[in-house]
Amino acid sequence: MPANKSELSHFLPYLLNQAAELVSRDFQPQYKDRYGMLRTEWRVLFHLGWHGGMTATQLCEQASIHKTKISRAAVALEKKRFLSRTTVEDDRRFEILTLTRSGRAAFKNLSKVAADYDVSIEQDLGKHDLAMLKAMLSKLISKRT
Amino acid sequence: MPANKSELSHFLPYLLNQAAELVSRDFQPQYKDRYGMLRTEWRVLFHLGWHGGMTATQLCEQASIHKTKISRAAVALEKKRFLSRTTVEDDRRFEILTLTRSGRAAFKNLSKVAADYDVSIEQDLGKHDLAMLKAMLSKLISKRT
DNA sequence: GGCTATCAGTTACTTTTGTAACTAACAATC
DNA sequence: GATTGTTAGTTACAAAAGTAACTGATAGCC
Repeated sequence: MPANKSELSHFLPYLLNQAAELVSRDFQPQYKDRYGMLRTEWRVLFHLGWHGGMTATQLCEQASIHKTKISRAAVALEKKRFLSRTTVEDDRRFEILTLTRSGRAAFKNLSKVAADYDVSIEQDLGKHDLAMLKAMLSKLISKRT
Repeated sequence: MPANKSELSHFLPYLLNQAAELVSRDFQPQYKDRYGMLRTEWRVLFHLGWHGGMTATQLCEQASIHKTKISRAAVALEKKRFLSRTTVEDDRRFEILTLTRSGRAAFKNLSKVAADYDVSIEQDLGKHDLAMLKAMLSKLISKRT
């Protein structure tokens, strides 16, 4: 057993993993029960909701999601009529993925739910600490992407 | 598209997911290439390394890992001779999982690697912000576990 | 003691993910 | 304008994770 048993001695990959798993499990029912979505589908929906239409490759890079996962999530979201594809005429290899009207509605709806979830976390951490945590995570993501 | 496009507007489950995936991908080679471990195996090894021997159920609760994942990770770590089981004689349903000598060696080794990884993150975030991030994650985990 | 309920842990089966090979479209070189 | 190389995205196959049913052990109750 290590000398310093404090939680603070834990390493980042370990802490991040555990926190993400914990929060994911809490949050999962929100998109799963309401829309039958998987985790990747929800992430794709959110990314497109925030940043607007883009190709699968752009999504892949920006959101750090593997391209096969995106490919499958796109098919699933298309089936749910949340997403549509437009082939770029100049280079027909590219397809722009865009949220449909109902996709945007689902995004809006889930954003509200996510905001509520954040509020529940705020109850545990306090406003300041949650803001801090989010800022640090954003910084980490932007540095490592 | 939302009014506030700043990264800071993102929700916690989303940020946490992306950050965890990013860091996991970076860190994976360390345990995979050296010891042929999976993510869950590494997490179990670390948890036992820090907190000492315990039953699968305790591990399950403390580390937020599903019991079937723990069951399978225990088998794998046992095969690698990193872990041994002792049935509790008073109640033979319980098995204490303990790291072996070589399990502790692997833990020590990987701790060093994890610490180095944390240093590389420190380069991106700065000492203060990394410490802050870890503190917030620890707090979140302890509140929600 | 025998019956039922509960708990620890594993296993069978299904779903999801990861890897690597593939198709289709374009670009570049000759 | 054919050939080779590269890029976007999909698909086939293999590995991992989730779910639910199971085994074996204990506890409680009659």
